[in-house]
Amino acid sequence: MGITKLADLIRFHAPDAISHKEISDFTGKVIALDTSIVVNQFRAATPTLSPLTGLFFRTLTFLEHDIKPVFVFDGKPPEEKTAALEKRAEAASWKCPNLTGTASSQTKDCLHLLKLLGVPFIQAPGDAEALCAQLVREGTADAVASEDMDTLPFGANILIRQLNAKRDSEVVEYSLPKLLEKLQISQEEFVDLCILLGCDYCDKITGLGPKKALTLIQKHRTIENVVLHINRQTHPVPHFWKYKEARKIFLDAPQTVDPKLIWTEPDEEALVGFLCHVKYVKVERVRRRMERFRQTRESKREERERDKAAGRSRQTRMEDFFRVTRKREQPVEAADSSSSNRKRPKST
DNA sequence: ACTCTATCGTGAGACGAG
DNA sequence: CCTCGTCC
DNA sequence: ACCTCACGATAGAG
Repeated sequence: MGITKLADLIRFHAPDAISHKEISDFTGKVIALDTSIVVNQFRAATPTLSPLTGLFFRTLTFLEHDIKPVFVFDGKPPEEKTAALEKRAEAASWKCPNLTGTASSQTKDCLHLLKLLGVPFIQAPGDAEALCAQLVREGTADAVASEDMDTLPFGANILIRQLNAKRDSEVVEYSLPKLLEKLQISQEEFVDLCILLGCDYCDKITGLGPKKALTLIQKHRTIENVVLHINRQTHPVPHFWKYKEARKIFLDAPQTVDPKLIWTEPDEEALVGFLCHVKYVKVERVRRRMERFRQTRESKREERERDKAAGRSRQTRMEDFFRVTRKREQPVEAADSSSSNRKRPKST
C-alpha cells in the first residue's frame, strides 16, 4: 500500500517539493502510468461501469491535451511482497491472490483497448511502479502519474497525482530532487526512510511514525545506525527483518528493453467493434466521444499552426494569460491552521 | 496534558440532459 | 454554470 | 473472478 504517511511527511516537512498544476501543463510530455492502479480505481469507483470505459474516456482526454501516455502493466510481484498481498487477500476474505503475474482477461481487454487507441504499453518484469520510475530515470518518460507514492523511493524525479479527466481538476506534482534537498538526505537515505515509514516489501519498526523516522534518519543516516540508537524495549526490531532486501528492490532498477514508444491515431471503427459489439457499450457514447476527440484535435492543430505563423514567443504569453484567468484562486495555504474557510478566500 | 502512532471505516468516475 | 441520473 | 489508496476519527502508547 505505497509508503505509509509519506504524503503527510512531504506536506508537512517539504511543502516546496509539491506544486499544483493543471492537466494542460503537461502538454507534450511523456507520462508513464501504472495500469493496474488506474484500472482498479475505476473498478472500485464505478462497480456498474466497466473499467474499460473509464480507461477509454480518460486516455482520450490525455491525448486531447497532447499528453503521450505509456501504460505499464504489473509483472510477477517480488517474493518479498507476497506477505503483504496475502494479508490483503485475507482482509478481503478472498482465497488465493494472483502471485503468478499471469494476465487476467481484464488485463487482456485493457491491452487490446490501448492497442486500438494507438497508445503504447509495456509489460514490467516486476512491479509496474518500479518500471515507471525507471522510464523517468532514463529519460524515456517525463513523469510518472500514479496515486501512490512508491515511485519516489524507486527514483522517479517527478510524480504526478490526481491526473484525471475532470474539468478544472487540480494536478499535484511532487519533485524528488526538491524533496531530497529540503530534507537534506540522499536517495539512499530516503529509501531507508521509506522502509521505516512502512512499505510493501518488509515489516517496519512498530512505534516509529513519520516524525520520529525522519528525525532518526536525518541524524543517523542509515537503518543500521538508527537501530543502534533507539530504545530496543519500546521499539523492538522485527524478527528476520528483510529491510536489506527491500532496500535492494528500491535501489536496483529493472533494466528496460529500450522500448520504442509509438503513438498512432486511434482506430475508431475497431474501437466501436470492440467496445460496442464485444463489450456492449452503447454505440452512441463511443461515437460521440470520438467525434469530440477529433474536433478537439482539429482545433488544437489549427491553434498550433496559427502560433507557428505568429512566432513562438507570443504563444507562451497567451497560454500564461489563459492559465491565469482560468485558474481558480489557489491561496497557498502553507501554514494556515484555521482552514475552515473553504469558499471564503479573504479579500487580500 | 501532549504528541505521536496504529487501526478501522469510508469514499473514490465520466458523461450528457436539463 | 449547476445537479442529477446513467453508464454495464 | 480477482488485483487500491488516502483520509478522518479515535483510541492507546510513551
